[in-house]
Amino acid sequence: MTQQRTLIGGSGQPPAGPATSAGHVLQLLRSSPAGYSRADLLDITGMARSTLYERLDALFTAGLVYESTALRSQRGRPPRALRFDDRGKLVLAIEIGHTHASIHLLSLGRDILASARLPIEISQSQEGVAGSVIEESLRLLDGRQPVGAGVGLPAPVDPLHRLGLERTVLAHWDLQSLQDVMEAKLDCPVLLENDARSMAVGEVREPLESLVAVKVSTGVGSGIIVRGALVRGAHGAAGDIGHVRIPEAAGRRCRCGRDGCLAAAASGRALLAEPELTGYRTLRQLVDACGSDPAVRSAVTEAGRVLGRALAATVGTLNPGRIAVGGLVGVLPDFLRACRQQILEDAFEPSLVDLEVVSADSRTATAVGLCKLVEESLYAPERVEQLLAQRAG
Amino acid sequence: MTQQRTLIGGSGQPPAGPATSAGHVLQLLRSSPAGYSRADLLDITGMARSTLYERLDALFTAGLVYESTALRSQRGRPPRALRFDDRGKLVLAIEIGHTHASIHLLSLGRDILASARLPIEISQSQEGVAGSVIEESLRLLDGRQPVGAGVGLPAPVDPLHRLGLERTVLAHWDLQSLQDVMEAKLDCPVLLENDARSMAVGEVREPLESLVAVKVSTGVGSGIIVRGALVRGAHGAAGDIGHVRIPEAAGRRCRCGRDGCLAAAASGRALLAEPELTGYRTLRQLVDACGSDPAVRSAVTEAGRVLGRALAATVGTLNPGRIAVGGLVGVLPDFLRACRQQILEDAFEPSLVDLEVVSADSRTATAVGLCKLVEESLYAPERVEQLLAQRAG
DNA sequence: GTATTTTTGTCTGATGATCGATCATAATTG
DNA sequence: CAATTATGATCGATCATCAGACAAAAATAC
Repeated sequence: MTQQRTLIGGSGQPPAGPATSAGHVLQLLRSSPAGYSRADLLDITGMARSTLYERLDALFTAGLVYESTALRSQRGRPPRALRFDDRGKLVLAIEIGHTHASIHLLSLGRDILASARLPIEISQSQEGVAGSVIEESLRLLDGRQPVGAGVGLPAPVDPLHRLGLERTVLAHWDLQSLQDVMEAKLDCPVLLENDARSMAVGEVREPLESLVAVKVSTGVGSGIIVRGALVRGAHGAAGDIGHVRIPEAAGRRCRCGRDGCLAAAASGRALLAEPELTGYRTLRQLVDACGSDPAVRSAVTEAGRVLGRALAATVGTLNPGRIAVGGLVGVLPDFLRACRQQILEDAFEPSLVDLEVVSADSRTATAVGLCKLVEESLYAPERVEQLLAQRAG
Repeated sequence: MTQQRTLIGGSGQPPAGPATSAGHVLQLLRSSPAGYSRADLLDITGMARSTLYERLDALFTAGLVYESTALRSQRGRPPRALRFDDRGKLVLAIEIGHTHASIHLLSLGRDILASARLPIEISQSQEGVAGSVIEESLRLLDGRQPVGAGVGLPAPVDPLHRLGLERTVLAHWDLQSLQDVMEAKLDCPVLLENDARSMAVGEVREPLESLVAVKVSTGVGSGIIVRGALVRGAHGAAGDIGHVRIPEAAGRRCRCGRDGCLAAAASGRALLAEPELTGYRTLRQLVDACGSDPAVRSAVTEAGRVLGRALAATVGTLNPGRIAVGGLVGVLPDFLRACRQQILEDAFEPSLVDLEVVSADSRTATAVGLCKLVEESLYAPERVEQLLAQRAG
């Protein structure tokens, strides 16, 4: 009767199971950049030698795994590292901002191979923006074919593309057609995701960690990771904190048409609209002047405080282990410092235990996140299983 | 090359797999109160007849499944329903509030068989409170033995009991010892969880839904469900919105010792502290007077508005499909109405799509949630598998 | 009543994945 | 050289699962 006492509440998901399929072996290899030797895999998975070798055969012939250089060893025959074959596999990460689009060509290993940046105007037609982004992407690719592409957008992205975007920056864009066009022109699967959410994925370091990533550039957005999984919300609008109402923004008009949004007080757009800072035409100029112009510095600090106050509520609500602040404005040391300080001041102690408030790896986090999302989608165990089954059949 | 285009971002968890084990069969049966016939199970799982029957044999002999009355049928031999054997299995759900403890004795089918309510003072010693709660529980049990017990506490609960409770209502309680004592005295596994989180679990209707449940009685707390899974946070403090700083509470002292907490403006404690409402000694009295005393009504409405303003931020952040408001104060129609209205006014449109703001099934939700948590923990597939393996070996 | 239909009960052998072990070979350290 | 460790290529044994076959049970339709 009194056999097993441990009751740690469920309401979670089961821990994967035996994990003995080829897809799972690949997942293991993908998780370690250094790779594993065959002996390692036997140890870790506990599979029989013959079984493992069968899996590896399939993965080898499918070109998903390769044998890299030998590993170190104390004595005896040196083990040979098996690695996920990401060689030559390219991913396109396209980050669409309000005034610029960044395009990165990455290896699946997340190395950035080439980059481009082009001015756009998000309020213009979808066709125009998509056209120039695709054109530039093809130039970067220079004839090479990517395995997939990820697009980060500064608006809520419903995985099923059913969410209306009326009040957002992408009013009257149609995400389904955007995806279709890009898939056709780039000739590879395309994944659309919110930019801040992509950044959050890029910031994840440990498999089950919980973190919130905030991106402050022209607008404000966030991405939420709970136990390693991206939170998208009932309609893909999770993390859209830019339009949370805050008292500091009372009376300030937001570009969404309402009053009092966070983005109306703590965003690049808000900074540019400050009466004392009318001299700055672009956000880049303003940001660059943060070290030299005290007015900028003070405005940035105040914006950081405002964001911190809002994030304190998020901390209380979600109790993340880390908050990563990124974006053109977000990475400014003055901004981050003020933000961190305000969070520590406003949030309740239990939720502050071990909380880190750090700068996001801003220039690359979004691209890396998109790359991860594409990889996860392309090489998820079930999908690998399907792929191998197709080859076999 | 252009085989499979669909890329809907991952960063989630794999969909369970083949689900052919005895544990999974039981999970299926648990999910349907009416049960399934053997033919149903063959259809649903796609297992071979012999395999399924083997699983069922094991489950029968372990007393986990029983054959209930025959089901309807159009023609032919009527199928016999197989059901999870929850008959006679009792769960104790103990809800510890600030001034009262509610104890419910439930069947695993979530029927409430007996209830008790006793006054306690949470600020008193853990031993005293635990003692009287245990005493009353044993009286309710009347010699019967429960399969498990769940305890809902008005403070953050770290699954590993490592979180300090210094600033909370349970300052100087020690959850590990509480769990140990209760397991010993009640002679069954005991699970501790935050009360609002338990309520949230009780409010879940569909497997993958996302919802936020808010409990407003003496204090304020919330529970967050994302895609069917409870969010506990990095240290078990998720959902603790009572101490989020809000402008409306500026200058108001919270019982946590700080200024400006949500709980200092929109909670039962805050209402009782209102200068105009000093005539009410207990929250119950105040709540009962909401229909008759305009002063109470206006204060309650204002509190609802304040909570709504705070919840609008939560809605923007998490984009839940539903918000359930419960607790002694939360269920007041005036409160809920004001809260809903304020959410609709403050939150951004994309996050409001299809959002429901409803009253929680307050009297039972927490108990039902605790019951669910205990059941999920006791009869999770892996645990069932272990149990059967033990019996066999 | 009889025919039909559907579910259930109890077999059976076929299949195939996985295991566990053996034996041989390779490549390094000391 | 010996010792050690990793790898390669087998083999049959085992076991879980599948895919049926066949019969009995229990209802409805005629």
